[in-house]
Amino acid sequence: MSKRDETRERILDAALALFRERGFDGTTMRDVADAAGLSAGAAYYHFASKEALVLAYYARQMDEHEAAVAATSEGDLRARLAAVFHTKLDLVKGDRRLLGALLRTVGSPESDASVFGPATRDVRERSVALFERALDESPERHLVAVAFWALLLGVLVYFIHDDSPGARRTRALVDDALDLTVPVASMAALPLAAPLLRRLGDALARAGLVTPGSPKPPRARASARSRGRP
Amino acid sequence: MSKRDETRERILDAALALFRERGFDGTTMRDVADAAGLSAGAAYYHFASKEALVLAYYARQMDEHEAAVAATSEGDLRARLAAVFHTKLDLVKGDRRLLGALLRTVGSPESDASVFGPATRDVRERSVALFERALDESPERHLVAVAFWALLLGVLVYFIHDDSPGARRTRALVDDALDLTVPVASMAALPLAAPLLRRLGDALARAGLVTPGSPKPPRARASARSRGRP
DNA sequence: GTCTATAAAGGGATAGAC
DNA sequence: GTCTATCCCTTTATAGAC
Repeated sequence: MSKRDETRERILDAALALFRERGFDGTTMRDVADAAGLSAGAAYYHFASKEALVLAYYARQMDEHEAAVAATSEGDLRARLAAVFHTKLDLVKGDRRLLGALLRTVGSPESDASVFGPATRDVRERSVALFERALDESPERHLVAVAFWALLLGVLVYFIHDDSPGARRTRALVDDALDLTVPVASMAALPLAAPLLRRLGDALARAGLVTPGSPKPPRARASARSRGRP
Repeated sequence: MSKRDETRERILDAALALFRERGFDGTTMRDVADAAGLSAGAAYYHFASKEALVLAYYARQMDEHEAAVAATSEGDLRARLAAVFHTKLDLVKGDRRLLGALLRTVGSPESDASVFGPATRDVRERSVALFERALDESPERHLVAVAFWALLLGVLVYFIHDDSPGARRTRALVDDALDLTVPVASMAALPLAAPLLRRLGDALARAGLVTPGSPKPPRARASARSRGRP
């Protein structure tokens, strides 16, 4: 590992520890720099802004989420989807305020420190891919995966505001949501659903929310993609 | 109108004009105060924070949205729902960056300057009520209204990131979404849907996202309400 | 009680030296 | 790559005027 990466990690580790301890707003860049053993200016050399630290957290989370899901025993569709949701909640358990800081970046589309910005497209696609894998051979995999990914986003927003002990409410919400949606997702196989799905797919493709016209997307990420809407 | 309110309006008007012109971050409280003809400290006497100005914009928007919807000719269900969506988009047309600033507050649950916080519950309920009115005598009005309200939130997030001329994409998204959802909402009348709706209602009530067990809510707002989750 | 001006603290971000 | 010094901003504290 290069010295550059070592320093970056040291700063990020220090930052996340402090964010968890005192919250995002309660932590200054000077605090972070001190804890990492360098000056504020040096920290800014490695991270363009305080929010960039949160985006780095986001990317690191993705690595850990993939690992956690991979370590999961397979089970049926419902179990596989539940695993994606609950491993994510396990990972963010103590990070409500950190997630809140991440969510703020949604409101700054033009900044490159945005969760929905081009800089983090890869992370978003990896998240959708986790659901695609859980959906396995389901019809309209990609479409349904995007829907579940959107559901995960909603769940995380709920989680940020959830102060019940152990985020019990959020856990219950996930289970309820799966009870209601997994049967619907399974019905996507019925021939009756085909025209509706096609219309839904067309609409989402028009909106740029889904990569258009790929009924069975290949393993490789980011093939032909024309538009940059998140 | 008291002098207090006059000053508040003067500050808010100046702030919104500047936010629209230079963006939220590009505008300082000194700029706002100068434009309103007073000092920065004085502006803080009236608005606790810069974000409080955006929340005031939020509340004002709600007034205008109600008026705009009321001025709409009735039409069928689909037309009435479309009116709620499109009048909102008309209102926020030039305010993408302002909306972005508003969205940021979602990430700070503990602050009272949060769109999902207790301070703005009234505004949220009025927004849901607009949909309830459009749904008129539909079964499970409240439940379906909350769903459409959530859809509106999603549309607004999309709008913030939509740089197509005249937000054409967002308009198209709304129409597509209505084409797909209105028939589903109508099916709520079928007896077949009853058990599913009951389960959905229970789940949302458990999550505190819906006021539990009121099949035909009265005209008046905010009756018995036990839990404060947004 | 309502409002305003002034001053200063404290933090994010940058410039330029080393 | 890292540091120091510095700018500009939000926000708070204070002191008083209408």
